[in-house]
Amino acid sequence: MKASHFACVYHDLSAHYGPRHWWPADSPFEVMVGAVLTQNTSWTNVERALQRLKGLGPLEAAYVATLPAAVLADALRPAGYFNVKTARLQALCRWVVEQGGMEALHGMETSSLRAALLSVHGVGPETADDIVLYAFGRSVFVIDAYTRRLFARLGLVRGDEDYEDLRARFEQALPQDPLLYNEYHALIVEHAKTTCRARPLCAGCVLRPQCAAGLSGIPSDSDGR
DNA sequence: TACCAGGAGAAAA
DNA sequence: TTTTCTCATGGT
Repeated sequence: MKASHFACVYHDLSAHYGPRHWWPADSPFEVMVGAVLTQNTSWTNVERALQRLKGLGPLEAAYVATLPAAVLADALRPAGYFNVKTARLQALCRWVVEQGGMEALHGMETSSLRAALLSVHGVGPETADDIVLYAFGRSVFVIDAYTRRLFARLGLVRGDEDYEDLRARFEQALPQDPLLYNEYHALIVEHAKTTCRARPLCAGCVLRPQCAAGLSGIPSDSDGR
């Protein structure tokens, strides 16, 4: 796979949707909470849970860590899997407190931060990378179901690759730029959410012959299901 | 009514 | 080591 494929898809998505300014959160800690709550869940349900959680008190790790499980679970109910997510969010909050708070985490080197996050109960590769990229602004590319689906339909990946393998392929093909990774992933998510199909690939794109053969642009997220 | 959605951990094979 | 199961709400 050529690096130009990745750049081309990015430019086309960017030209079509414009800047996304992601992730929707008021603080790095809110990004962390959202990353856990959005596991296998649509964002609209996560927003409801976040509002209920904010209604309980300050959205800070030290505070959320003190909430009784039953209270936390009730707040998280709209996001689904509320018992599972209660345990995961509690584990994450306690870990943040143990590390010395968000300021201490900001001082950690990227690979150490990522490895530490992965050691927290309920934080897998995608959740860790959401946090590392969107809460801490580090250049780590997030591989989610949307990314696999879109790039598999473009024929650029199989889609069933190991998470770390796929992440390495994106990071090797793109400049190490957290703002680019932020925008790119946000654009992929936006593309997945929209029903618009008018997405011609840019002039000179190496994918154009493939597009002419049937793709006629970046495939809709709902294509092929 | 049935199916699906931005995952992760535990249990089973 | 790999595969399967479980967790749960809300939208279509």
